[in-house]
Amino acid sequence: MTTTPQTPEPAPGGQAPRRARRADARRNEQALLDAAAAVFVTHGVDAPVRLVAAEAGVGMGTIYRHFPTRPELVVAVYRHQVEALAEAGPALLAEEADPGQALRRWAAGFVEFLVTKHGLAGVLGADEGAGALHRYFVERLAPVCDALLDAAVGPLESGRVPGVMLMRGIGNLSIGGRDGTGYDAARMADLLVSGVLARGSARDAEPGAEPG
Amino acid sequence: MTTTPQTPEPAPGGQAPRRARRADARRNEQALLDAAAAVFVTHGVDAPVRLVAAEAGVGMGTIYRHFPTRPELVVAVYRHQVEALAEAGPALLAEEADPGQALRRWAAGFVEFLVTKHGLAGVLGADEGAGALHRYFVERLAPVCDALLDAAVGPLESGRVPGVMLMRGIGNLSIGGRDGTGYDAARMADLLVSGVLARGSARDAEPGAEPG
DNA sequence: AATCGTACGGAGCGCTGTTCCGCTTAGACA
DNA sequence: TGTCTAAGCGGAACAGCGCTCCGTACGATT
Repeated sequence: MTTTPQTPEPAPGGQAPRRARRADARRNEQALLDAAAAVFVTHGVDAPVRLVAAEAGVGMGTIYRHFPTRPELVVAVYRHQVEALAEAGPALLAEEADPGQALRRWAAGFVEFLVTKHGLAGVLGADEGAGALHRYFVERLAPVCDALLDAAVGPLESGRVPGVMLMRGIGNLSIGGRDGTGYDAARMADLLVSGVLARGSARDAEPGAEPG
Repeated sequence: MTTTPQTPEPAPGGQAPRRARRADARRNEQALLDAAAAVFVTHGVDAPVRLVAAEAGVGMGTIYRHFPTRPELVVAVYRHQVEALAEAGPALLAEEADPGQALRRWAAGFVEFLVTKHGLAGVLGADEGAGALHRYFVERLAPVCDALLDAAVGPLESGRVPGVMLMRGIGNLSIGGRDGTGYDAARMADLLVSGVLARGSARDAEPGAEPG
């Protein structure tokens, strides 16, 4: 469970690879990712940064140079799982006759991912300030979700809900999906998708007014 | 905006009202409630406790004797609004021909309440540990929600979603409902209700399997 | 007026994420 | 192989959080 793939090495960003990174730097980054993955499993995604540093056997300075902010560490740890989710979208669309069913299954996978990583959903739903994580999830997954929605309920122009918004909704629904209470995030997400499927394109909206 | 109704005075809990509370105690509790209401408006529900204490002109000890934990203060501040929501349930059921529409409107009111009190939704969705708030919301509102669901999609026995769960779902959907992003909590909640209405009783479930 | 215990104030504790800076050492070059 | 430099490291320190503790003040009762 300790191996965390991560992009192999290069991709130096801009254009001129100034100089190769030092060996210990690369070693520490990997140690950090492994440690974080392990700690997140036992203590949840909200585990203190210090704990991850200790587990990896490095100092605070080191962890913050490699991952300038907590969410960025989280993103790095789960990057390959997000990738799998992104690739699952087109795949489901191809293998499933009913695109609505494809969307259903993709949503279920998204929930499963968020819910098993205890606390991840909360991080996703956090306000824009969190930055990196939110942005990465959205940029990588939103187009996939939009494609599924296009196939299932029609183009964005017809008034259907945007993919980002559905993702955010599912993310929110997944918060606390596996605490003792009987709350079933997967079921709620599926009901939300049902709603989207049922009145996907803009028709009779009339959301109602507040009572009190 | 400074008046916070709250139960007038008595309701001493158990059975024997040992002794009347001291005048300054009652005065401070009210000051605290007013201060909290004001601070929550300007700084959101996540405002530091110290800020509320300062605004009320009392010390930390005082605030924590009256409201042993942060969520309990929040509950007290919004208690009358919760009450209004509870009373709105039966009222909507009576005035609306279609019970589904009644449920829709009640849900809209719930979202409106959670979203305008910035950060309240997050507190509601917090894990069981939060205690008081979660419990109060559930105990007071869940029966109302269940009644609406009974009328709209049938009895619990037929396999429909429990009221508590729908409330929790709506609560989660309301998180971050009014930050800059285009996320529309009210719309998502309405879609969720649509899903509940559409496949309310247990029929073809098959939520789908995870892709990755 | 004297008493007594309820209620008060706020310093302080333990926890968090994050920053800062002096020291270490990998690795290029001679 | 020795030297030198800057990339990289460790961890003390900071600010901000919820919450506790305890000596002190004062409202109510006699």
